[in-house]
Order: sequence, then C-alpha cells, then structure tokens
Amino acid sequence: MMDLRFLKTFQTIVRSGSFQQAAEKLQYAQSTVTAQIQKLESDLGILLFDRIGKRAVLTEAGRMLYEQSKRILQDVEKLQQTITDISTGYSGHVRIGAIEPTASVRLPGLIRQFCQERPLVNLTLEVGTALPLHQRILADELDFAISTMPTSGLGLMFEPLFSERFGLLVPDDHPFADKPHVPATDLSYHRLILPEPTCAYKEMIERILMESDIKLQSNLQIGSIDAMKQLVQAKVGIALIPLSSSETLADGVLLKPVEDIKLQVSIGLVHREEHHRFGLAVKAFLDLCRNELGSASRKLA
Amino acid sequence: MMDLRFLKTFQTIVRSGSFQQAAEKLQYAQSTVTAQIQKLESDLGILLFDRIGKRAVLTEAGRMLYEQSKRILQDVEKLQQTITDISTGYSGHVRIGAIEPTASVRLPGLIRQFCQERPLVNLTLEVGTALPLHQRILADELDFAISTMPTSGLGLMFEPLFSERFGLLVPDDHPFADKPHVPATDLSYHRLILPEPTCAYKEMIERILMESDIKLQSNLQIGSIDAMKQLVQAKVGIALIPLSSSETLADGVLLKPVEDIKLQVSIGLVHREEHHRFGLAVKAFLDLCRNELGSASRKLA
DNA sequence: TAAAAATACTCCATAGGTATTTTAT
DNA sequence: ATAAAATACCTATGGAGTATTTTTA
Repeated sequence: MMDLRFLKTFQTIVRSGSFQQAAEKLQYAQSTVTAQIQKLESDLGILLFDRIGKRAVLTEAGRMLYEQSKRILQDVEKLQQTITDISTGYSGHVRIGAIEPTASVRLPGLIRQFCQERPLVNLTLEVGTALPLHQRILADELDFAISTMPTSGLGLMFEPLFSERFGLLVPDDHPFADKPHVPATDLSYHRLILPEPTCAYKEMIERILMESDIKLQSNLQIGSIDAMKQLVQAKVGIALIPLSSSETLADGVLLKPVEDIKLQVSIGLVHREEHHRFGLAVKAFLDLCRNELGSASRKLA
Repeated sequence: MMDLRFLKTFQTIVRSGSFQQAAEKLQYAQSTVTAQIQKLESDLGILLFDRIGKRAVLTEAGRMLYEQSKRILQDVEKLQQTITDISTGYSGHVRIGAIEPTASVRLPGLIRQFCQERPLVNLTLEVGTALPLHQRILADELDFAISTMPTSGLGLMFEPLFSERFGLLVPDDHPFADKPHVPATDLSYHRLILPEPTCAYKEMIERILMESDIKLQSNLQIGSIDAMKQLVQAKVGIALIPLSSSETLADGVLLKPVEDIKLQVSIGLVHREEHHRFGLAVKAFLDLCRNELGSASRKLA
C-alpha cells in the first residue's frame, strides 16, 4: 500500500521543482527523497520523473499521480483536522432523540444555543415515541434520548430531569371552561381522547385514572398532540395533554389543571450504562440538557 | 502521517464487526490488528472504539474516521488503477499540437480511430502556428506536435511525414479557371493573398516565389485559411493554399495546380530530443501518425 | 567546477509475528 | 468454558541518515 509520506514528498518535489528543495522543505536528507521516489516508482511499476540532466520533469504517469494525489492529501489533512476538532469538542456529531412535546417545546431553544456555541458540530434530533428511541440507543444509532423512563432490563440508564404535568384540554364553551380547575371525578362524564398505544403517556394516564377509579366514557386514540388539539377544537371530545403544550394552543380551546390526582410523568435522559466515552460534543449537549431542563432550573413550570 | 494500511484495517474492522474477522480477511495476526488500531488511536489522540466486553463499538471519532476514510481509500484505489492503466497504455493523457489544415483535415480521422481503441485516454489537441507549438513542447506542456520543421538550436527533433503541396485558389469566373494548370510566372499579374507572418507557410511561399523571381502585386495577409477562402470567393484576390484544404472548398472557387515551381513544404512530427520516456498511450498515437500520415501511406496525395 | 541526483552503507524504529494472559459471555 | 481482545516479547523489513560517486550544465 502506498505511503502517504511518499506522496507528500512527491508533491513537494513537483511544486518546488527539484529533489533537493523538497528535501529542505520537508527536513529530509536528499538521499531520502531519492529513495522515496524510487520506492514509489518501483511499487507503481512506472517512472514518475524523466531525469533530464539536473532537472526532474514529470512523466505522463507522474502528472496523473500529481493531479490525483493532490486531492487525497487534502482529504487526509481535512480528516486529521476533523479528528482534532472532535477531541476538543469543537466538531463532532451529536445524535439525540426526544419525545413530544419536549422536542418541539423545550428543545429548540437548547439547540439554537448549542449551534451558536459549536457551529461545526452536526446535530441530529429524532422525534418519536419512547420505546423506538430506546431501541435506537441500544443499536448505537443514538447517543441518548430525552423521554420517559425506559423499562428495566434493557440495560439503559435513566436520569430524571423534570416532571411533565398534564392538564385537561377543553373547548372554550365547554362546561369546564369557567371553573378554575377540574375535579378528577368529573372526567368520567365526558368523552376523553387518549394518545396512541405506543405512547408512554397513554399507559401513565390509564394507570392513574384506574387507580383513582375513574371510568372512561370512550377511548379515541390519537398519535399526535396537534391532532388532539384539532379534535378538541372541533368539539369531538376533551383530552389530557402535557401542560408544556400550552404554548402552542389553538384558538377556542383552554387548558385546565386537574384536581385531586397527580397526573404527571417523569421525563429525563436515557442512555447506555457504559456511557464513559461520550465525545466532548455529546457531553456538552448532555450538560446543557441537565442545566436547562433539570429540576434545578425553573424556567418551565 | 497516517498509514493507509491502518485505515484499511480500521475499515475492515468496522465492516466485519470484530478485530478477529478483520485479521482473517486481511491475513494478519489478531495482535497486529490490535496494535494497528492502538497506533492509530495514539497518533490521533482519541479512542476509535468503545471496548464493550467482546464487542468493539465505534465512538463518535471512530464514526467520523470511518466516513471520511472511506472516500480516501476509494480514491487511492482509483489512483492505483489509473497508474496501472497508464503503464499498459490503456489510460493516460496524450497532449499534441498541430497546424492547420492538418489539424482539421488529416487528424480527425486519426483521433476518432484512437478514441475507439483507447477510450480511457484523455487527448488534448492544440491548434496553432508552428513556433508557439514548439515552445509549448519545450515547456513540457505538449508531448509532440505535427508541424513544419522547427528552427535548429531549439533542441527539437523533426521527423518528416509528408509534403504539403500548394495550389492556387481562384474564383470560378477567373481567367485561370479554365486552364488545367497555372504557369508560375502568371502569378505576377494578380493580387495574391498571403498567410499571416507567424505562419510557417508564408515564409516558404515568399522564399519560393523569390527564388523563381516572381514579384507580388500585393500582400494581403490573412491568418485563417477559411478566411482566405471567403476572400477568394468574394473576388478580393487569389491565394496559395495547401491542396489538402480542397476537401472543404466553398462554392464558386477552384483549386488549381501550379506549374514549374515546387510549391511544397515538409510536415512532420516535432518532439524533444529526449523522448525516450513517452508513455505507451503517446507512443501509440505517435505510431498512428507515422502509419497513417507517413509518406509510405498514400491516402492523401 | 559546482550543483543536483544517484549510490553504497549503516542504523534503528517499528510493523508484524508467536505465545500468553485477561476479560466478558 | 469459550471466544475475543490485550499484552509481552521477538524478529526483520525498510525508512532515514552519512558519506561518496556520478552526471550535466
């Protein structure tokens, strides 16, 4: 296999015009340059220079080698720079996943801040439901996720950041609209729109409602919070959605607190147990999440 | 400087999934693979794999190295293939120069034949007058040229191929038009259009006419043979042009042979004296020129 | 006769191998 | 227990140096 140092020497000869000047520039002995070129020529089985007296003139093969190796050496240098940047956290690739509404409500601010601080870092954000995200972490295709707690036994760590609390979304002409808050038991008398089955929220809601002995009148299952808002607006039913979604409410609907029961779920960081070797860029984003989303920070109630 | 063999090993590990399989594929001992990766990691100052139990999983830096080195190795392989092809004459770059009308009359057929035989060879044809072409050969920017004989002292070799003979181009209603051939002495009585001063033909024409003691009535100097044809067609004058240009004559003009004097010039191959090291592709084109244009071949009279 | 490249030789850094140990399944 | 990776140690190829010779402008 070709030696990159020899290509570098070859390039230097072509640019400087002589073996000797190349040797000086590269801090080699002159004989070393000769030897390197002879090695290249014998490896490739073709002469690279016509030795015309003192001057060394490129052959056809030499010209081709010059043109093509130029790009290769440039790529190698770029690669080395990239690796250096990664080890300083200046460059890199952060691959995270998040559930809604965290992804669209809480993360955009963080992402913007992160991109300003580290403009060369690639960032991938995958939005999905908890289980698929956890599986992608295990497959080494995500560095970490922000979601509900993973089921034990997967080999994943959970680091709680904050509690997502729920409210009742109702049309503004609904009987509940005038009350400051809604007693939980009143939920039994209305059609409730629930999330889809793979959503971690659905399980939580059903469990809590069951514990409180509240029966559901219907179970319309809708995968998207936005779609739920539309349906509530259209007076199809009422829905329990995270309070943090209130920032993007449509007209004609209200988000009311619910009394008596703790309708909330813990959201946090999910990553592999052996997370020792996160790159600096990933660590930086992790810390950003801890600082900005953690319960110490009270930016979002 | 990074060792390409190590990158190759690294790639093989990533693709095969383990150090051991990579060692088998590459015919290395397993410890060699370990050592190579450790060398890479210490050179780059960053870990490439997370050693999770038996399995080796790429780190962020490892993923980057994988993505970027892929292209580098591909380029290296392509480069080696190119060099191999050059040494067989299958690939390469032939850079030739030629004067008119040889370039547009005699060469297109050769070029088409050559491109069919060696489709991967790049071919550059520069059309110009003799002296500039000769200088570009000396500057190593052309492999050879087809032109008139170079002035001695430049260090160029000349290898005659054929004689370019001249005829008199006249409008079809010209007094000469009915004669089978024109006596040289009759030229004195008509306005003659000559080539531009840097054209090798002009010198030859003037020298021959002077030797024959023929005086010129005027000296309109035109650089392009095509332009001369237009002028003759417009009855501005008559012109001496190579007989080989007759293939592309315009309507309303005739090309007549000239009697008594030898209006001809030798055209051949011009190249450096030290032409030992032409690539096979260039040699092939040289031979094609010798066979198809040489005086042995009587395709064009 | 200078200046550049090639040659002769010496040295040693290191790539690669063998054998063994460590580690995690 | 077994299979993979790391470690220890050895060998020898070949890259780089010094000194000298060859070549040509």
